[in-house]
Amino acid sequence: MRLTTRGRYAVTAMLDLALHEHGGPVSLSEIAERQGISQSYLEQLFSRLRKRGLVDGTRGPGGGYRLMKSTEQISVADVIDAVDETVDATRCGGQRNCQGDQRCLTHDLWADLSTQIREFLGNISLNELGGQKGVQIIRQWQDKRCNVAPHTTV
Amino acid sequence: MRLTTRGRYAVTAMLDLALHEHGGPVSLSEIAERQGISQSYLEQLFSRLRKRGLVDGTRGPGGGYRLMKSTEQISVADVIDAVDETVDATRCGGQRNCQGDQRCLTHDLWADLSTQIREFLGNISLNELGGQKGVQIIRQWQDKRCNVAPHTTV
DNA sequence: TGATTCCCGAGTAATTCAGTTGGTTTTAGT
DNA sequence: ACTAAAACCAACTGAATTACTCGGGAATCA
Repeated sequence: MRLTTRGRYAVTAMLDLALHEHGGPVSLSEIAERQGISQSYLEQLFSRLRKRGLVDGTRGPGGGYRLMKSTEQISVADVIDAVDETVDATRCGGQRNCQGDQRCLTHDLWADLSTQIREFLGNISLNELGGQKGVQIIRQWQDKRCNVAPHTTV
Repeated sequence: MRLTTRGRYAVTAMLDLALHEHGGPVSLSEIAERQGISQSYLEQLFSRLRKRGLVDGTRGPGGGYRLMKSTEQISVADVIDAVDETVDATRCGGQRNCQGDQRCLTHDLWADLSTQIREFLGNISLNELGGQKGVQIIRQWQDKRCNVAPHTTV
C-alpha cells in the first residue's frame, strides 16, 4: 500500500460525495468546485472508483455519482487501493538478491508492515472520517459559499 | 506522511543495520550486497538518516554506520520521516478553495488521518520489526550466503 | 602510500503526478 | 427535435519524483 497525494484526493472526493449524496447523485463539477480539484482529474479517479464498484455514475442532466455501499462499508483503504493500485510491493519478485524460492528480508518485512497499515486504514470508514469534530462546520460553510456564488472561479 | 518505495528501502536498510551492528559498524557495501540496493542510493538515504541523528558514520577501513539509538527507540515512522520529508501535507496552505483563515475539508481530514498513521508507525520499533517470525531464519540464510560468496554479483 | 570507507554534488532515464485537451455518448428538460 | 448537462474515454503534457550512475573528495587505517 502506498500513500500518495492521489489517494488523498480520492478520499477527500469520496467524503465530499458521502456528505452530499442525500439529494440524489453528486456531479463531479460540484466536487471539483467544493474541493478545488481539477474536474478531469476527478474523472480519472472516479473511473477507477467505479471499476472497483465503490461508486456508480448516472449520465445526463441531474446526473452524477452515488456511493454503491454505505459510508460504514467503505474504508479509507478501499478508496486508496482503488486509485493507487499497489505496485508489486516487494520489488524482488523472488529474483535478484533472494535466490531459490525463499523470499528476501524486504519481502516479508514490508509485506507484514503493509498488511498492518492496510488493516489499520481498513478499519477507518468514510462514515467515521466524516464524523470528526470540526468537519461538519466546515461542510456547512462550504455549502453556503457554494450556494451563494456557485460559478465563481477562484 | 507518505509511504513510498524509498521509505521501504530505508526501513529495510536500517533493519539490516540493526541486525548486523553487533560487530562494529556496518558498511554500506555490505547492506547493498545483502539487500540488493544500489550503494550510491544508500549513501543518499543514509545522508538523510545521519542528519536526523538516527545513524552515525565512521570513515576509513573497517568503518561504516552505527545506530545512534537502540532499536527499541527507533520507529518505522522515524525512518520514513527522515528520508521522505513530508511535503506540506495539505496542499491548500490556507489559500485556493478555502478562503480566510478557515481551513478546508481536506486539511483537517488528512491531517487527522496522517496523524493517526504516524502514531501507528511510530509505535512500531525496529526491534519489533526485526523480531517477527520468519525474519531470523532469512537473516541467517543471507549471512551464510554472504560469507560463502561475498563478491558474487547476481 | 594505498586501500577503504564515508561524504558530496551533479546528472539522468524512466516513471508518476496532476492536470489539459478534445472528444463521444447518454439523458433530462424544453 | 434541440439543447444542455453530465458521465465517459483516450491521448497528450510539463513538472516532479524515483532510483539510480558517475566522479570526485576527505578521513582513516594497514
